[in-house]
Amino acid sequence: MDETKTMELIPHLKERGLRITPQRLLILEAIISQEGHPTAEDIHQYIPYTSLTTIYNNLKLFVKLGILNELPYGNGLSKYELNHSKHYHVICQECGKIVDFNYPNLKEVEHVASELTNFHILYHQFEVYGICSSCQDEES
Amino acid sequence: MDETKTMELIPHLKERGLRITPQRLLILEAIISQEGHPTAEDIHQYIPYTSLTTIYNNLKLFVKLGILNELPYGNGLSKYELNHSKHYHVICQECGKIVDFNYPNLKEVEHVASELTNFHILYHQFEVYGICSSCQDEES
DNA sequence: ATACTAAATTAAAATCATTATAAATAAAAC
DNA sequence: GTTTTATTTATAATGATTTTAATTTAGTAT
Repeated sequence: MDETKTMELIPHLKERGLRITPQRLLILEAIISQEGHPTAEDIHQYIPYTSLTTIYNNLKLFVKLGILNELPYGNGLSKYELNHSKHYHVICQECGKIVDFNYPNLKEVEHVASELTNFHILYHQFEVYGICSSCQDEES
Repeated sequence: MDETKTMELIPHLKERGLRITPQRLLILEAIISQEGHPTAEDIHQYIPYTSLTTIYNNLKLFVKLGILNELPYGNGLSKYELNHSKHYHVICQECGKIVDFNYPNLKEVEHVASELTNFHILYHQFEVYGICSSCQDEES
């Protein structure tokens, strides 16, 4: 099942003349099977025989290709997710956990921003910050 | 004029038993007079006789006190702004410049997020990414 | 199948923003 | 003015990420 998803991504790589290496497949599988928003280090723990350098190189590459999104929020380290359908994020202030939630697209705000600032708008991000339920429980 | 704003912030410090040091006043003045979203390094260029360590210490402190907001977007370094009235940000993909714009508060989304994720919500951020007008001009 | 070549991987060192440490200084209270 | 304790500072440490340069390998051509 996870392998299916990984295989779907291969054409994206081939289209751009990139080589299909075991490491690239492992990195994609790692992100898919963790189902969350892993850091480079998380991925490395999952596939320890692939060097951290390679993981960083390919994460950067996949972001540039549009396969992944980079989420630079939180404690000065990035998390990564598949660039699937639009959604937003809730981030826990305590533990840094990121949870997805759906909400109608806020592209109206993009139009206003464009008019007010003369930027050529590409996309937006929306993050809600709070305390997740497990961290709420831990408060005495 | 800038000094007036700085002076308004002094009671915030005194209330919490913090000392009014020349360095703290300089840091606040630097942020106010740059009128933008300076990095720690920007501030240090502006007041080079205050050590970078002190600047980092106080930025962190001011964020904890609620006087400043930290904006961790962009190329792995933080920018800072006065925590004034609510607004949103447009960020240039090319040069990293941040520009403010106003839009009605999106707190409706917070309610939805809370219901869907069981987080205790504290606040939200919204950023629009694009290309600023100067960077648009530079494209041939 | 085999050899070739450019692309990819890797270990090691470098970089950059930020934080910790510990000694020197100075703000505020007496 | 003296004292106390917070603050500043230089220095070193940290941790995530990037660079470098040598080795390996995917994909193509033979």
